[in-house]
Formats: sequence, C-alpha cells, structure tokens
Amino acid sequence: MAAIRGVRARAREELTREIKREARRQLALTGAQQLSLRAVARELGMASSALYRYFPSRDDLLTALVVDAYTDLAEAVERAVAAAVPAADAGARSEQALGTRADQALGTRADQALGARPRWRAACLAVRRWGRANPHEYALIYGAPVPGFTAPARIAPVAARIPAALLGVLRTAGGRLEAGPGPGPGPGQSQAGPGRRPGPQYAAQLGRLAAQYAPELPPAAVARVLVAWTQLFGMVGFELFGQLAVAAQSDEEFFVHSVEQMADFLGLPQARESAA
Amino acid sequence: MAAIRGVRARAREELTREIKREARRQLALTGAQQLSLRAVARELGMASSALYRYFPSRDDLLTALVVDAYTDLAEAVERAVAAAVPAADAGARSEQALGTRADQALGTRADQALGARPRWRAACLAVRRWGRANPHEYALIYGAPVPGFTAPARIAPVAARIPAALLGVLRTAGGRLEAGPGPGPGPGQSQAGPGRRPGPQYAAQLGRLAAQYAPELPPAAVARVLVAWTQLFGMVGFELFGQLAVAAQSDEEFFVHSVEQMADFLGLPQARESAA
DNA sequence: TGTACATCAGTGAACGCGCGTTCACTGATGTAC
DNA sequence: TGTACATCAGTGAACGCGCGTTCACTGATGTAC
Repeated sequence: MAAIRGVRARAREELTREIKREARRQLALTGAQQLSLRAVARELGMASSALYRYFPSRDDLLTALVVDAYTDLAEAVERAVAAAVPAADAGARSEQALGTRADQALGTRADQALGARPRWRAACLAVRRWGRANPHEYALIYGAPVPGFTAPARIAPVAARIPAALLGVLRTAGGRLEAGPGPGPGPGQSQAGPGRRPGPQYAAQLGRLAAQYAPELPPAAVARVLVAWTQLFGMVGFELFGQLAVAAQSDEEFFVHSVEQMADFLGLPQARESAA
Repeated sequence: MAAIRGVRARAREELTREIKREARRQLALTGAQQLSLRAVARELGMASSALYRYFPSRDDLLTALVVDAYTDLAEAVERAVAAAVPAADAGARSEQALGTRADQALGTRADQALGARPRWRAACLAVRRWGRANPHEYALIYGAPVPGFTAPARIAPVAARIPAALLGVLRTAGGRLEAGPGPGPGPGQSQAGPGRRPGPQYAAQLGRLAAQYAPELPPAAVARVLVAWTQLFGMVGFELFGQLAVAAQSDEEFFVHSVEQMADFLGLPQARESAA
C-alpha cells in the first residue's frame, strides 16, 4: 500500500521546515556568520551528517534563509500596504471594506490618490518594524554579503518584491503625482514638476523599470522612488547597525519625520486631515 | 646612552603600523570576519603569539581598523569638500586660491552659498569613491556589526566626523537655504520653507545637533541633512552590497541623478551654470 | 666607562575548541511482480 | 497477500582544518649607580 502517499515525503517536508526553523532561530541569536550546521543538528537531536540529506551544503541552507527573509519582509510590506486605510476624512472608517489589496480599486481615483500617502507610511513602517524584529535576518539580506557566500541569481526576483511594492504604492497615486501641489505651503511644488528630469539614458532605464512594475509612472517619478527606497533602507540599516546614535537620540521621531519628508519629496498628496 | 631615544619605541611604532597594514590588506581580500591574527602573523613572518605584544586581542586590532577606516573616509570627504571649486561662472577658476578649507571664507557670502552644491556633490562622490575602493572597510564600519564584536564607545566621535562634514557643507550655504528658491522651475520652493517642520521634541534634538556642528542651521535644515545622509549611505551601501542590481542597471547614472535630487531636496542653490 | 638588574620583544609548543564534509553502515519505507 | 529488491533517512566515526589565546622561555635593549 502506498497508503498515505508519502509518509516519507511528508516527513521530509516537515523536517526541512524544522531545520530551517531552527537555523532561523540560531540566526536570530548570533547572526549568519555563526550559523553552523553542527549546531543546528545538535539542537535538533540528530547527527550533523543527516542534514546533508536535506541541504547539500551550508550555503544552500543560507540561501534558503535568504529567500525566506526576503519573502517574509515582502509579505509584511505588502500586507501593510493593503491594510492601510486611505486617510480621507470622509467618515468612511470601515477599514475592512477598504483594506484589501493595494492595486485593487478603492473608491474613486481621487480617494485612491489620497490613500497613497498612508500606504507609503505603512510600507516604510513595516520595513522598520520587520527590521527591528528580525535584525539578523535584516543583516543577512541587507548587510554586507556573507564572505565566501554569493547568493545565487534566483534570489533576485524575491528581492525585487520590496521595491516593487513601493513602486506599487506610487502607482496608486496616479496622475496626482506629477501635477498636484505637494504638501508644502508654497504656491507650487517643484519636486514633481519638470524640475529634476533624468537624462535620456537614465530615463530609458527607468522606463524599463516602470514597464515592469508600474507602467503609468513617468521616469522622474520612478527616479524619486529609487531615492526614497535607498533612503528608507539607509535609515533602517543605520538604526539597526548603530550608526544613528551618532546623530539622532530618538530613532522614532527621526524615522517618522523622515518618512513624511520623503512622502513630500515623492509628491504624494497630503490627506485633508488638517481640518480635524 | 639612551642614544636615539627609543630604538625600541621606534621599532614598536613601526611594527604596529606594519601589523595594521597587513591586517587591512587581508581585510580587503576577505572581509572582517575572516581576519585572523594567525594569518597576519604568518604573513609578517612572526609567531602569532608575538602580536599580543601589540594588540591585546583580536577585537582590539579590529577596533583599530575601524577607527582607521572612519578616519580615512572622513579625511577623504573633508578633502573633497575643501577642494570643491565653487562653480560660480565668474571666471575665477583659480582653484588653488579657493579650494582650501570649507569653513574658510570664500569670497562673498553669495559666492559661498553658490559653492555649497558643488561641495555637496563632492562630498557624496567622495563617499562613493571611497566605498568602491574599500568595500570591505566600508562593510566593516557600515555593514552589520561583526558578531561578537561591539565597537567601544571611543569610536563614536570618529564616526561623527562624516555627518559633521555634511552638516558643514550645508552651513556654507547659509541663509540661502531657507528662503531662496530652489532649483526647480516652480515659483516657490516648498522644501526649505516652513513646510515640513519637525515637531517640538525632534526640533530640540536637532537643535542640540546643530549647536555642536552647525550653529546657524535651523532644525528643519538639520533634519533634511539627516535624511540626505541616510539616503547617501543607503545608496552607496546598496550599490556595494549588490542590492541595486535589482532596480538600476547603471549605478553611475543613478548615483549622479540622486545626488542632484537630494541637493534640490536640501535646498542648495543652483549654480548659474545654465548660461554656459 | 663598566657592571647589575629590569624591562621588553619575540619564540615555539601547547590547549581546547568548533567547524564543514565524507564515508561505509544499518534499518526502515516504498515498489514491482 | 507475499516476497525480493531498490530507494532513502539517519548514524557515528573520522579527516583535516584553522582559529584565539596562554605560557614558560631566551635574548636583546634600556637604566641606575
């Protein structure tokens, strides 16, 4: 009887998960460099040689952890974006009805554009929260590459999910981005205007990027997202790796204010919450 | 005869330098985690135990390298800033007369303000150049902390030299920052205006920072520098650690354009080079 | 100028550790007839 | 339903490695009188 169709297969899956779980636990404790197959095996109560039935080498285990980390973060960001309530002050506080998926139609286009800023905030906050909750995983994927370990090409698409999500947020702001007045008090907002246009070559590159993730976005907007993207991770990385202490005493205030500044920079429309 | 006053002392200094030099060489080859006292000693042709006459432990050697790396980078940035020619189109191309020290008076206040943007560019470029030339040293100080190694407090002031230099650049833009129209085509520049003012607590924090490094700068400007600072290092880190490949094919164009965008964001006055 | 002693630099062996990976093996699970 | 064989999971010993650090030591350099 082949019976349950895979007593073995099932055990295999389960143990693979178990190994990764334990590896992740040790990663969280000590960091990637310290991750040792022997220690994982020890903790799991099995011979270290047994792990080789599941992962052909230490690097493969590390790669699996890298993929998981990216995926985990990407999902956290995507969830946060989807759950962000458009902060339109129209009494519609029914979060459940609205907070489904970011790229889904949310009321009128104007409502959608107004939701872009809260969604941006939510995405940034999710990155920071995840990083603080999983500093070693963050270091694994965004810190310096582990020496002697070069992540295989197959992780690139997983890694791309995070910037893709950020571009997705900008998409929902739609046409409001380019023309609309920004948050500032000034009469006109220069950021989103024709101001700092990328040169032709760079624009072409940005166009290809947009074509893949956010078709409607003009190159200049994509360029701004890249700036905001690197700013966000620079900020979170600095906080996690202890660089921030040099300049800012309160990471929280620094973070919140900076996120808002980048939202201005991106030209995200301000919600009409000032009338509260 | 105490004679040369320290045949020993001199040998000691020299060997200490030699050890650091060799350690840095190995760091550049393999990264910090791989740095081994034994390998350094081996390469220097001495017993590994001899190193303990110079550095009480591996961590002390690492700390010395960290301090050196920060100092090296800080000097590169400071030099670049000092050498940046104010790009005023007034024929004054006498670089030597002007490119001395950033905080030194450079002609009129207006000239000085105009020089702020080239100086900012130069600072950013210096960081990138240094990072690309010394990726492992960059990783040592800006990557994830080496596990089991916590840098002692005495490195903080050395680390602070780099953000201090950036603040210094902004200082030279003086009053032009807050009021002056930015680079954009719009009638008014919102960035530097009262637009995104930090809250009272954060402003106080920024004020303390300004008091230390750039007394004249208003809190809002300091806040923008912090954003630009993290953006710059996020960008360079992403490039060095291979994150950028996900989004940008040409790091060069991305970098140059982003630097310019952040200069706009900072409200640095545009040089009148458009008349060329 | 010379002698006696203290300080320091450098040696080489050793301790104790943990690691990744291989290999021949045992026993259980699956499969084909 | 039962038997014969193939596949797979897991074991435990071993290989070979390099590491940080300690320790008793030798010999050279410095110092005080």
